[in-house]
Amino acid sequence: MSASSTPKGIADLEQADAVFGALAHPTRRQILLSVHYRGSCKAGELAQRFDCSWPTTSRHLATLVSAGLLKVNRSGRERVYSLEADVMRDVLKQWLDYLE
Amino acid sequence: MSASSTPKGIADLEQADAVFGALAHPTRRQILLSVHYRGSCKAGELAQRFDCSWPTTSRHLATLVSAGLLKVNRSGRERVYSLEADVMRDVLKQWLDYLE
DNA sequence: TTTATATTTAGCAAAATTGCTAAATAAATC
DNA sequence: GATTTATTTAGCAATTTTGCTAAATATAAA
Repeated sequence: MSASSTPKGIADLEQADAVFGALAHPTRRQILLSVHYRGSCKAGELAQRFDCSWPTTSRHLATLVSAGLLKVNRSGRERVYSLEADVMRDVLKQWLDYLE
Repeated sequence: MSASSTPKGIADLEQADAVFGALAHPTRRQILLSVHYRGSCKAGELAQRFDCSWPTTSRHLATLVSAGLLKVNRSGRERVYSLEADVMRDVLKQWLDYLE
């Protein structure tokens, strides 16, 4: 609202951009389903489950977090990822609403 | 179902891939909204509305058609694009269902 | 049948994405 | 404190995507 903050319309566009960009990769969609199905997942569990290298999975995770689709909690040396379902729901529902 | 056709599960994955891939670009999302808002659009109307070159817009249109999100009808030398809302609705709704 | 119009296709350069290995970080264990 | 374990970050090559201009195609108009 203030002069220095991003206006809401722009913020929405940027969020849509981040979310749809994140959803564009099949491995990232699989990660989301995997995390959702289990409630939460450690990075290592995910890295094992997918056939790309651990660093590659790690970057997919970072993309998903940065899009607001996953959140991460550190627990000792492990990182536990869980779904931010609301963000995805909001963006997809808004898009569906456009089509009504 | 037959040995030579693509099994349904795989077809769904490929459709999700095409649709989410198509939705990943902001210009393509704008095109979809533009077409939806007007009911249908000639290629030239769209090419004028966006700030990229006509051939670039044309390729975005081809991507959207190939993902099943737009359909095209030729009318003389013009091509008229309109929305295939069902495909998008199906894919997005299925994705939302996964999150319930 | 020549010319103008609407649109796509070809072909290429620039940018972004993906995926890898190797190195770094940071917490746990010995 | 040294070492192992969990994970990310760095850096680079391969691939894909995007966007451009120029050329091709196909219909309409003159």
